[in-house]
Amino acid sequence: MKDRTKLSERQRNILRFIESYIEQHGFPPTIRNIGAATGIESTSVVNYNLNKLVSAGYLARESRASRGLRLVKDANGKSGRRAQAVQPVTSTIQVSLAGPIAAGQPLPIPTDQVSDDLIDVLPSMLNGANPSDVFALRVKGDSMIDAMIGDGDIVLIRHAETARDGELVAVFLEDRSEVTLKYFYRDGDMVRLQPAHPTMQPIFVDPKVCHVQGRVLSVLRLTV
Amino acid sequence: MKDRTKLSERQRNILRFIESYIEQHGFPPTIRNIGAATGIESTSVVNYNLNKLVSAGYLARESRASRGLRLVKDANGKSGRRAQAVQPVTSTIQVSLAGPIAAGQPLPIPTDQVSDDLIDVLPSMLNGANPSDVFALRVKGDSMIDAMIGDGDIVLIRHAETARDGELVAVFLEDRSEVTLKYFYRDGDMVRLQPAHPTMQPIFVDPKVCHVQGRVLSVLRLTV
DNA sequence: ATTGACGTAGAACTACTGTTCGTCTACAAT
DNA sequence: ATTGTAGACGAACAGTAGTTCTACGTCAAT
Repeated sequence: MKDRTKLSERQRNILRFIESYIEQHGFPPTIRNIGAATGIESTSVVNYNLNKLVSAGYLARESRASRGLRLVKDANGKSGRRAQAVQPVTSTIQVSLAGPIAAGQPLPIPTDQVSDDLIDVLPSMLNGANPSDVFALRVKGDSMIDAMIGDGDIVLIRHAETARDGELVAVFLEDRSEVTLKYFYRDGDMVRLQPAHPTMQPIFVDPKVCHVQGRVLSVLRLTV
Repeated sequence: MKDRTKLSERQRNILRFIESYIEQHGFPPTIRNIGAATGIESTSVVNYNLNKLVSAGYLARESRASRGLRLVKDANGKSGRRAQAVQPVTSTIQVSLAGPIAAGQPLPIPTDQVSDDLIDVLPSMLNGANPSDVFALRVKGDSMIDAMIGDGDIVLIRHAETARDGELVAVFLEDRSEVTLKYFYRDGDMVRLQPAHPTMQPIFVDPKVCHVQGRVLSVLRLTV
C-alpha cells in the first residue's frame, strides 16, 4: 500500500482541501478552486498533482468533467476498499420499469413513455444491447415460474420482433391473448415455446398468432 | 413540509437521477446529464425544473458553478441525509464471486480470499447488507431450480448463521452432505425447507443437522 | 558539464456547462 | 375571443473549467 508520507506537502494540502470542500459544498472543487486554496498559481500544476494523487490511489478523476473528482481514500490513507487500482467507474444505465405484466395486454413500447419508474442497471446486464431498446418489467404472479421467473422479479427485455432458437422471449399469444415468457424454438412450420422446467410440456403455436415482443436479457431478483 | 406529490413526474425523475448519479460518481451531474437521463432535450427545461426543485426545498444550487447541485432532501422527502461528502461513494460494489457450488462442500468464507473473481453489483442489490459480508456464488447445475434458480445464475449471499422464517437461505444438510438453497421455516422442533415450486414437497430436517450458511439477497441471471 | 526526472509556472486553447431569450402549446380564467 | 400562467423547446451566448504546451529551475546520476 502506498504510504501517505510519499505525498508532498502540496499534495496533502490538496487532498485536505478537496475533502473539506466537498464537505462544505456537496460537490468537488475545480482545479482553480484548488489552486487558489493551496497557493498554486498555475492550473497545470494543480492538474499535475491531481494526477499524482490518482496514481497514489487517493483520487479518481473523470476526464474532462468539471469537478470530476472523487475521493477514494481520505488523507489518512483509509480506504475501506480493496486494492482498488482499477476500480472501474462503471456508470449505471437507467431503464424504464414498466408496470407489472398484465395478462392479455401487450407489452408497452418503451420509447413512448418517459415518465414511469426508472431503475438502475449495470451495463453488463444489457449484454451489449442499446439501452434505449431495453426496458424492465416487474413480473406479477407466478405464471412465469416455468421460466424460473417468479413474482416480483424484474426482467430486462430488449425490444425485438423476431427471435432465434433457444432465446427466452416475451411472446404475445393471440389465442390466449396473453403475454408469457418462454424459450423460443422454430419447429417445422410451427413455433415451439418451451418452458424452463423440464417436466412442463412445450406449447406449439402457429407463428401467425404468436408475436414476439422482445428478448429477455437478464433477470433480477431481490429477495427482500 | 412540502409534499412530494407536488412534484411533477419529471421532477421526481430528476431528483432520483441526481441521487443515483451522485452515488455513482461522487459528484453531481450537469444539466445536460440530467436531460439525457430523463429524456429532456432542452437544457432550459432541466434548468427550469431544477429551480422548481430548489423552491420546493429538495435541492440547493450554486449559481454558475458547473455541477453546482446539492441534495437537501431525497426524493422521499427525507432530509437528514448525511452531507455525503467525506465518504467516497463508489458506484458499484465489488463482491467476490466464489466458484460454483459443489454439492457436499460447505460454502467458502469470503473474508479469507482476496484474490478470486470479483463482480460488480449495485448497492441496491445488497439490501443494505454490509458489502464485506456478502459474496456471490455462481450456481452450477439445476439442483436449485426449485428455488427458481438455474444453471449459471449468480446469487448474492450474505453470511449468516441463522435465518428467519420465509427467508431464502443457503443451508448445508449434514445427512445429505450438500448445500442447497431453500426457503427456511421453523416448524415446531423441526426446520422446514420449502422449495419455491409449489408442486414440490418441503423437506423437514432436524435443526442440528441443518446449518444455515447465509441468506440469499438477490439473484442475477444473464440470459446470454 | 550534461542529462534526465521532477516540480513549478504561465498562457493559450478547447471543451464543458449554466444562462438567457424568443417561441410555442395547453389550459383555465376572464 | 382574449388573456394569463405553467411548462416545454431549441438555439445562441457567455462564463467556467480541464487540457496542453513551452519554459525554467533544482538536484542527483552520469
